[in-house]
Amino acid sequence: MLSINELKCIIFFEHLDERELKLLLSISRKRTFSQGEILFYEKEKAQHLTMVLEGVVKIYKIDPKNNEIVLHRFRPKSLVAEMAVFEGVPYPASAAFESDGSVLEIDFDKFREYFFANADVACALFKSLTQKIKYLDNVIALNVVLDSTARVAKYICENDDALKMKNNQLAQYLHMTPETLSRILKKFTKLGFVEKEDSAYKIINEEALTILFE
Amino acid sequence: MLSINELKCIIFFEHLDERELKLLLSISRKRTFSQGEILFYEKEKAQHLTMVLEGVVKIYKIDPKNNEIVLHRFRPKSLVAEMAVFEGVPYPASAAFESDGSVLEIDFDKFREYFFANADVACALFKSLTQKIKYLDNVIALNVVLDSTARVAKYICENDDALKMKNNQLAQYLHMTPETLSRILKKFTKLGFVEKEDSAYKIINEEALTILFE
DNA sequence: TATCTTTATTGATATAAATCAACTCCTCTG
DNA sequence: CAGAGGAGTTGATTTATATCAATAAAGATA
Repeated sequence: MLSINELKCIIFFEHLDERELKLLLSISRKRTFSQGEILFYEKEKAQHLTMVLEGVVKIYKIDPKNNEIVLHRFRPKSLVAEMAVFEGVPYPASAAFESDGSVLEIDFDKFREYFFANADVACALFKSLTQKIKYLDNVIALNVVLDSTARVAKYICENDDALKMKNNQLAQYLHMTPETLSRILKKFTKLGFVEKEDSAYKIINEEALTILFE
Repeated sequence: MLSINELKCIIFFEHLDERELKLLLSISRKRTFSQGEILFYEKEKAQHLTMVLEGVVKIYKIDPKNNEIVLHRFRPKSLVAEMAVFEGVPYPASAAFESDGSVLEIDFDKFREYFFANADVACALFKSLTQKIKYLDNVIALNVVLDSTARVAKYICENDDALKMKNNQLAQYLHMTPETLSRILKKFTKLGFVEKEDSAYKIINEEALTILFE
């Protein structure tokens, strides 16, 4: 069971008073998940307002060749798929836990009734929605606009942890095959943009890489 | 100059009273554009909350080969790129008028100050933001997830006007070359999914087409 | 340390779609 | 009605990336 004190630490609810937190708790329920478990499937009806409390949730679509296209990974204290709940439409993508974790499921109709008039809550919801627009825009900027080479360049420049991942995993994040990624990194090495240092690549010419995707 | 009566017809503002409409008018300004004119460029700083009043505005990105990738076309009474204004980030895409038209530019800081507490306005903003998430999701579903054949199938099933357009234009909408589109339509004809009837294609087996993208 | 297993690299080939080029068919204009 | 120009079609070629297959390197296990 979730305590009021835990709720209080969540930025979404930081402005709620004791009474409101109790109310919120009464319309919510915590559910735990193991790694790999599905939170919801694409096209399912959206049931509750859902917030990740612990663990990492990946949001993904499946293409006709059965490739997973990951749109985003959510970390704790994020609302997930509130769009589908607000609009009463089916989930546009699936969600699965990449680690053990838990979510808070909030009864949306009651939440709307009790909390929508609260300006702070409204503001937090705006923030959450605009954040999601940014994530989706980023998916488009990466996957629709750029080719594989530019995609790698952009991703390794903008994500410090990219080159710390296993090649395999990075390839999946970038929506390309490990072979393609390997070839592109080899090309970047030849061009002197990156360097291999005890089995991990390192950027040594960020400006050059930047030119590739801008 | 825009009149209060015109403002009143806009769904966003339908719940505002006379005094509020006057206030809104005092922090806004109407600007007219000719076909082809740019409303804003990608990476420009977002200045005002912008609403299309007349005409069609296309939102697009340019890929490295100089292809235009149109993310959405906005018709009158829609807010454009409010995410960028809310977040104070540069526009994530460019916007241009596809016809003559006009926009209402609203001073965002004042708008926030005066109108954010209004529940009806907040609700309309939610609606507008979730709408945008849907548009972007659709771009991803079409362009990242599906290949050309499935893309054509989906688009002609879901957009009645698709087959009324010039082939050339449809190809641009679908982000592929006219040659590719022509070949795909020929394939659909051979399969008996569509038919050419005095120089325009017509769907005759929608179920079969649906299978291609689901 | 030797061996097993997973991950990464490399090369060869296949595939989807773009590009280039030629041709056909409308449609409009004078 | 002729013919000019644009739009659509078709074929040949190129390009980017996936796929398949073989090998190499790295890490794990005994």
